Amino acid sequence: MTAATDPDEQVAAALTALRRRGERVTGPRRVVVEALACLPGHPSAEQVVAAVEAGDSGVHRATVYRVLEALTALGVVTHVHVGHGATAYHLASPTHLHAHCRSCGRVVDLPERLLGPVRAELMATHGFALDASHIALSGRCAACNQAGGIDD
Amino acid sequence: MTAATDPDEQVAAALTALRRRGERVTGPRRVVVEALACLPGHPSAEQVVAAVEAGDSGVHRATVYRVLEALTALGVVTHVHVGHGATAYHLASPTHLHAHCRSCGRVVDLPERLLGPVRAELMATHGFALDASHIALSGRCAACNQAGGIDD
DNA sequence: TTCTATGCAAACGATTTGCAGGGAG
DNA sequence: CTCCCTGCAAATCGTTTGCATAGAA
Repeated sequence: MTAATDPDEQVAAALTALRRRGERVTGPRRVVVEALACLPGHPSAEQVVAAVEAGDSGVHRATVYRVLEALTALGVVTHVHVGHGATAYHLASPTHLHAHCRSCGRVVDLPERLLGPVRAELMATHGFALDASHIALSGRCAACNQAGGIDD
Repeated sequence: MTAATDPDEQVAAALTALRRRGERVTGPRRVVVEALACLPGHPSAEQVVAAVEAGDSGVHRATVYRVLEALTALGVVTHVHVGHGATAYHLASPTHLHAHCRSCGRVVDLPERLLGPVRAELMATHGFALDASHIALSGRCAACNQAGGIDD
């Protein structure tokens, strides 16, 4: 369910998008994009840092944060706020929603249309423009729901 | 829209709930509960700290955090995760949803039923138990939507 | 060459923790 | 009287910033 494209393709697309906007394609940026393409699911900044430091590219912590910020501003990267947890990043892809299990911490992707009616109603009743993909819904996934336990 | 009850009543109810559960009602706890009852909207821990320090009760920062945590565990206090911003606290009241304007930062309350259908669908399709009130939906309120500007 | 991005280290804000004393029940 | 709660100070966590330099275009 995580974007059907393969990693290399995603990286190429992201870098191309960068160039098209007249942005510099540097080593660190490439490294971060590759990390995002390869890491499963929705990694936190810290996880990206870890992945980057694993490959001995010499890219610094602070740079990872700056790159994530820059790429987000450029629309190449998207981030989701995950309740109690750290912000999650991923390469921009067809918009989708996120749900976060407060027990196991996993983030699952959901089709955007799920909140379509809610967006419409919010706009009609409050003039509130909902950005549904920017935050993750909270709850417990099927597995954890059954297993019991508590968190968050 | 913030619970129709008056502050004193809310405080009394909260403290009673504490006692009923065999929990201690201490000075600091009272102070924090009063702050929550009086502060408008959905204050952050930091705002509660500020309010508490304003009244010269001598209650310490760390204590405010610990009290908020304890009362949350007891169900007397509820917190909402607000995207980019700090966690927001309020005295437990009939469940409702929250939406956060990423431009002006205001948190608005919404009726719980808004996400009823979504909860049902999530449960049916993914077995995911949605806790709709635990995170704030993100977007831009009517005013900011019109005024322009960007954030988050 | 020009100007932005990077590395490094230090600053930072928010939240948490260890410890010993104080107050609630 | 017994424990839990609290104050204090210091530690921790995640993230950001100032500055001089390296590197992309």
